[in-house]
Amino acid sequence: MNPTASDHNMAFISQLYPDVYTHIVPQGKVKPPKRRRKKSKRAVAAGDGSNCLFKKRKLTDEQMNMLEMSFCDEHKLESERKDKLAAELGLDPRQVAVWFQNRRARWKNKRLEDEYNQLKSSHDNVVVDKCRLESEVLQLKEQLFDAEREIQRLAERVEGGSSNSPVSSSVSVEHNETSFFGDYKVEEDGDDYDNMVYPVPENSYIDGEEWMNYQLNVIF
DNA sequence: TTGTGTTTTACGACCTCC
DNA sequence: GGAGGTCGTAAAACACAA
Repeated sequence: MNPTASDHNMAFISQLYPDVYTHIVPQGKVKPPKRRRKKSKRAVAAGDGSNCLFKKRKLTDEQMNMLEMSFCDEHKLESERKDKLAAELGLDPRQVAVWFQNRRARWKNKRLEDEYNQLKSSHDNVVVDKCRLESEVLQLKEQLFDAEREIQRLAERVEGGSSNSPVSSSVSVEHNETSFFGDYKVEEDGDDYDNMVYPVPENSYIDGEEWMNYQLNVIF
């Protein structure tokens, strides 16, 4: 086995920070890895991999805090800052770089999650709005239907009272016909009420109640 | 204690920029 | 071509229920 300069540095660091790195004393029998992967350059440099000098170890709270503070300042890591941080924390510059890479990845995931939640909540609001508007439309259709029925009832009463009165001729409702509804044919089940509306003049906006009144005015 | 899911550390492959 | 980025993933470390 031929340790690299980096490995010597790591060995030195592991003496200074024994709780950061675990020095693996070469053993006759080493627990096999759970999953196979290509040998890393470090493992290759260290020999056959089974004698790899260092075991992955969590960073200390202090190191983590310093790295977090540094990450808050700037998400990117210039080599000067990397070396400085590594020296301050007693870490390999490569470790600092990797930590920043992973931290950026976590930050990105968090940001995506936040964006997703924001979009989801605004989507939910739109769905609620849609339901509200749909129920308002239903209510208005019901009102319109009732009004039409009332009109028809009145018209029939007028016609029945005096067959030659001017009122009846102006309304011009005949039994057995649906001409009262203009060109719109209404089936018995009322399905065609969906289409039984009079167009509102172009470029004019009216709310539900105004629209209702407008429809009644057109009918009369 | 152990099985299992999650988080953290580390790396290889690939890409971009200077 | 090298430095440093992202992305995907292996594997160690850790948390926790059963």
